Amino acid sequence: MAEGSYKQFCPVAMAAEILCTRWTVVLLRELLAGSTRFNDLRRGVPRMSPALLAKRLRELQAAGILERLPVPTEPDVSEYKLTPSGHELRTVVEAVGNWGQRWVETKPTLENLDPELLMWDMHRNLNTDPMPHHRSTIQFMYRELPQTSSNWWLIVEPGKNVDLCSIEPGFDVDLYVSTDLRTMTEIWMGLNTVSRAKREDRIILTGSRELESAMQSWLGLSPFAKIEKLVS
Amino acid sequence: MAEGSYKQFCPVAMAAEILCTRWTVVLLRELLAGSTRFNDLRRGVPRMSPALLAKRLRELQAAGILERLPVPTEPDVSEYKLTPSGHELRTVVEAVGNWGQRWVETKPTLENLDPELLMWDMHRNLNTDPMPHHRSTIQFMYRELPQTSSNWWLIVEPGKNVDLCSIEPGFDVDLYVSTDLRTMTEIWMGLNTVSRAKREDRIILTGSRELESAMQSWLGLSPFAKIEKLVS
DNA sequence: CCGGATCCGGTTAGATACTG
DNA sequence: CAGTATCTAACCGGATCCGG
Repeated sequence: MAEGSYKQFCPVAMAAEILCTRWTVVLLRELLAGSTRFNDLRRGVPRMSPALLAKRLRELQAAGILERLPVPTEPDVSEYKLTPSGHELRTVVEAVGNWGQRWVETKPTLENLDPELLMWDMHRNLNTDPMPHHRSTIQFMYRELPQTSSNWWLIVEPGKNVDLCSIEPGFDVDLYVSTDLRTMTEIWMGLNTVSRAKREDRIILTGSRELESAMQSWLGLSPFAKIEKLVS
Repeated sequence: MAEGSYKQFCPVAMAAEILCTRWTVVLLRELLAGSTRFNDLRRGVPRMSPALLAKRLRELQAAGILERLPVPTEPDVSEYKLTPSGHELRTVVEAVGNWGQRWVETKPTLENLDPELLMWDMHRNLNTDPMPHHRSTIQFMYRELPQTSSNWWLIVEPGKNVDLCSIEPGFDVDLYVSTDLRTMTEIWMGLNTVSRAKREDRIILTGSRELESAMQSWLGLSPFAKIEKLVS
């Protein structure tokens, strides 16, 4: 830890030595969102190399921010869990995200579209309360994308975790969502709404009327969607 | 900006691209504390190379966080001033500092003692209200340090900025503070108090009784001194 | 499949010196 | 005062490979 030190006793500097290295805050966001296993974390930070991910996880353990716990029932599997100190970093990550939503321009943001990341976030934040009390399957179709990444399925069973598939799950589809990745990302980020996108024919919903009319409410948005944007 | 991108539309990632590079948060702390000129900023981040400082200042301008304004009355002098977007980063820097004060161990922190940084912070946060209504000169003596950095003077004139000198200013000294750098830093950080250090003979005050008895109140502490520490 | 380790080329940062 | 220039060391990205 003597390496890379700012050599300042100020708490901002001491914390920044740990937190403000490449990928660390993005990784913490993924841990705070609930991912615990190495390959789940990789899905949340897909452009981070596994070597650097492993290094950061070791550093965060050394800093007392997370613990590595072997899973007794599954050999060779470990879970990375935040300590109390790590959970308190939520205030830091939220402050960073709130500022980003308010002040980072949308144009560069929307140059970083990624269907897997979007679907991964959506499946985690989906709100099952306003949905039917039986299993629902929703198919998303991003028709401008190559076949390998254009079709996604969310399988929602009340009381269970939402499942995300990128290959046909075999169930009947209750609602088809046909749109483009940019529009869906804008809605997720709170920069657009389902109803406005429908009016402008940027999104087409086919199937269950019940699921269609409630989409804006069961679609969990980004945790920062409610923050007012102050720049273009 | 395409370089070094995390390629994530998430506001946390977009903001982290700008904020979570080396020295940036520490530099923002210094800007938020009020420094505006290149060499004042250097005093607040003394271990940062001027080349990197200049580069970061350019990046922060490009991100809309600060503006460079030439001073009309003084040629060849510019001031770096935070924009509204930059001022809102106070929440981020405070969140980082609060977490650091609570969760970073004191031992590594107190290995980064620096008399110039401490005096620079103290002179900026000093509270003149409980001081006499005439000019006061206070001499700090860190006797374990080499001569070049052991003696410091604060010159306080009501209604004016506090001056910091590292060479004898020529005024009569109203209060002598004889201590060691670690003790003074602990007091500044809220880990110790003037009265406890006096009882333990780690600080000796000589001169004006009025200045001596009010020291804990005119001595402005670190903005994070009030945050409860949760680790050793 | 899960959880990494290894290697190599490119980028970034630190140290010091220097300039208008 | 306000920065550049230059050289070296550390860090990072991307690909591949490995052991259970």
